[in-house]
Amino acid sequence: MVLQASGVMSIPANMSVDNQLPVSWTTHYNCTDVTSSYMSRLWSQDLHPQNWTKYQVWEWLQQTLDMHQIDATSIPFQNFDLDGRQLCIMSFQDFTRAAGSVGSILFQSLTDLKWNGQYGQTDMFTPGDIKTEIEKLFDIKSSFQPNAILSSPAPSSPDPKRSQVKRHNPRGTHLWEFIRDILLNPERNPGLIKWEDRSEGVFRFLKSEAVAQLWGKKKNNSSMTYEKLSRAMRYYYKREILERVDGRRLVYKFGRNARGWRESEK
DNA sequence: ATTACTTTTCCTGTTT
DNA sequence: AAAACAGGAAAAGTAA
Repeated sequence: MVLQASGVMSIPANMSVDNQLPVSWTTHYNCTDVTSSYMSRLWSQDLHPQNWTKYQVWEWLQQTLDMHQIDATSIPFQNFDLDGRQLCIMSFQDFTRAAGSVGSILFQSLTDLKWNGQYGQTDMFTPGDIKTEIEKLFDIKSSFQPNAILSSPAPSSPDPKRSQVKRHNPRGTHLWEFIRDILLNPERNPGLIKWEDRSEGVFRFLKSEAVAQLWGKKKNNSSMTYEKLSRAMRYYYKREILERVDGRRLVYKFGRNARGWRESEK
């Protein structure tokens, strides 16, 4: 199942051992004419975005966001789990789909790099524009199919007006949420966990090992046990997701930082 | 090949 | 004695 290090796109050996690669796009400040021409020759070959590894794409992302003072958490990085070849066949629209309004900045950055080997030639993002772009971040809608980019480089837009999902955390299966959701679905809870005090958020494991198995199933880990699950539960005390209930075995209580378990806020 | 954060694994000791 | 509880440590995952 491990696809790591598959030679889908082979990288020249001299590239992987070259220690100056990571800062290639920052070296332009102190290039002399001689090195400049040398660099441009290098650029057209080894350093062209087309030949970036996934890690180099990752670095470019960090650099570019940082350069524009954009919070890295604003965009879904998983949409850029790509190597240079894949990155370079993305259209402007693909960037927009993958990173919302930040996509245009990234697209511009990449375009500059592809044509000039550095930034600044066609700087359409003045400070004023940057501010505008950052402001736009607040109403970014982010719901994409992670595979969409890979499978269709420049598809006709299936949804021109993007989505309306605003929560940046659509996932959310932490252990305590998993436990909570079992409690909240009595019909699908075959006596695994039971409310001890519904309004106080106190509950008790009835079949501790069965719950552990179910948790393991969700995490694709068949060796999960209550012993290990409970260790994770104990870590929640410090974070006040759970409160301690001592003296009563298999009994826990939701804390101030646990959300969505009350009848009212459900 | 990064960081922050959460969970898993293992372990030693204590309590019920 | 058996099952839980307690946490320390560190490895392993995971998302951004």
